[in-house]
Amino acid sequence: MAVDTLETRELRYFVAVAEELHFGRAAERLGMAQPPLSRAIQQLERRIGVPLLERNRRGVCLTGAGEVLLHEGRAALDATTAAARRTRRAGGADSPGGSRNRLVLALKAAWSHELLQKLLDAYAAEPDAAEIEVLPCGMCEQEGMLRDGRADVALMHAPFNSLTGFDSEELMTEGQIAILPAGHPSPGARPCPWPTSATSPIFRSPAGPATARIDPARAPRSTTRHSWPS
Amino acid sequence: MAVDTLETRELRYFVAVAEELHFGRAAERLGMAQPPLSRAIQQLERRIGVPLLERNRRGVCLTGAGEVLLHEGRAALDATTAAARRTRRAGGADSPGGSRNRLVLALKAAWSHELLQKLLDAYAAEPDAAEIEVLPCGMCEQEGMLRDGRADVALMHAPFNSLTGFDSEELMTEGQIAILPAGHPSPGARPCPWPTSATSPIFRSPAGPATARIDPARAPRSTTRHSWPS
DNA sequence: TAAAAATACTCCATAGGTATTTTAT
DNA sequence: ATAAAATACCTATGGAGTATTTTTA
Repeated sequence: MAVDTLETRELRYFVAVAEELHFGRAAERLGMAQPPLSRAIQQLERRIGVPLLERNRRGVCLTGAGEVLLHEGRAALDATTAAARRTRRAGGADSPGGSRNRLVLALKAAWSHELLQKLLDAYAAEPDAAEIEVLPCGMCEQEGMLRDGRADVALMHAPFNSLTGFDSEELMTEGQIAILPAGHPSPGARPCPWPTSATSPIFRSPAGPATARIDPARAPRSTTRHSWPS
Repeated sequence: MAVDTLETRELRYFVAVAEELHFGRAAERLGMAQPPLSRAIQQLERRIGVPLLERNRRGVCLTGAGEVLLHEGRAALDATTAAARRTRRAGGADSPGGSRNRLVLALKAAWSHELLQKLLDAYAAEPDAAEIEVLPCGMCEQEGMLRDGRADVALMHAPFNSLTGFDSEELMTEGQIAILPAGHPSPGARPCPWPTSATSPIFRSPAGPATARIDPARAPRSTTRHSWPS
């Protein structure tokens, strides 16, 4: 096999070992025996031509190249499972009515209900609107869900979430609220310069623009025509 | 195998068929016989549970799900080969002196030499600068090179190139030059409003900000410490 | 010496090849 | 009638299991 080709299986194996830093535990996690895993990693190292792991007394640690493969391999695995999931969705698999064009919107549970309703209504009015499935999730799960294809779109808060690798559109800019202890030196109800003092305990409630992120690989599909379910 | 897992081999096969729209030619391109390719695609369709191709009299055409898999599959294949290439580079494979941290800069041949020199000098002065290999290429090849790992960084012109999926940094904003036919009604040497007229033939020479694109998956590595080769 | 990875060997699942049949125009 | 894909059948590569040995802290 060519030196710049990796099988999904090899990536899965390597990522497991790189995360566990232990062949035995990684094999257990993968539901296989340790020897074939050791062999697979050796073959991988031989084929791509660089050492990925340093074997020590207790366990294993990553080389520089190993760290690169851990990062890039995770991204590649995500892209691969995203391909499978989005293909199944586009084919209407695991969908109630077998509906063909369905977009999954990853939404953190606390999202404003009125705002969501307005957004969905506005979107539904578009001529080529797809069916939207709202998938509630924790606010730190959205990025992973977009990357591995569990979701297609998300409503997020910049600059708290990393937008790297996504198409995004700014929907709105929310005001910031400062919650101060009673008796704080700042003037009570009036707008105040930000921050008032570096030593004051300050909470920032949802701030920054709310942002819709659309997976770039998915984006072209939105040009196809679909109708909102009646 | 799980329904949301794809093997690299399956993706390669499907993309070949989807591009050729002909099993025989796809098989030839893949260096294999037609029957095993037909079988592999059938197995793929059965496992993910949706039809990808419609078989006609002369050749084949894609279903909606097939189009999704073509797009997403290409991205996944690119990510996979990028993982292999960047890992090899990080390990010092196919490198003259076996140098460990080398970044490949995809550069279109016509890039200004002085500007490049300044950029490289400035970068080399940074404490954790990597070795830069300049890889000349056509201006339409840069995106693909970043996506499949042949390159790590590129100098591009926004808004002509799509930045989707990359980290980018704006380096500079270049002025625009209008080249007009002699005797054009516009005032000769003075700045003029843009555009002067919708009917005038106008060429825009390199315009918009010059932009450095860094592959997000690669970006974390730049925090490791390296020295410029003396 | 004890825990972990590597080696030796065996087996079988499956990827791939050849020959042939079916299908649709 | 013909071009293209599907089917039938066979082979063999290599992925995975068990038992064992080597390594090193």
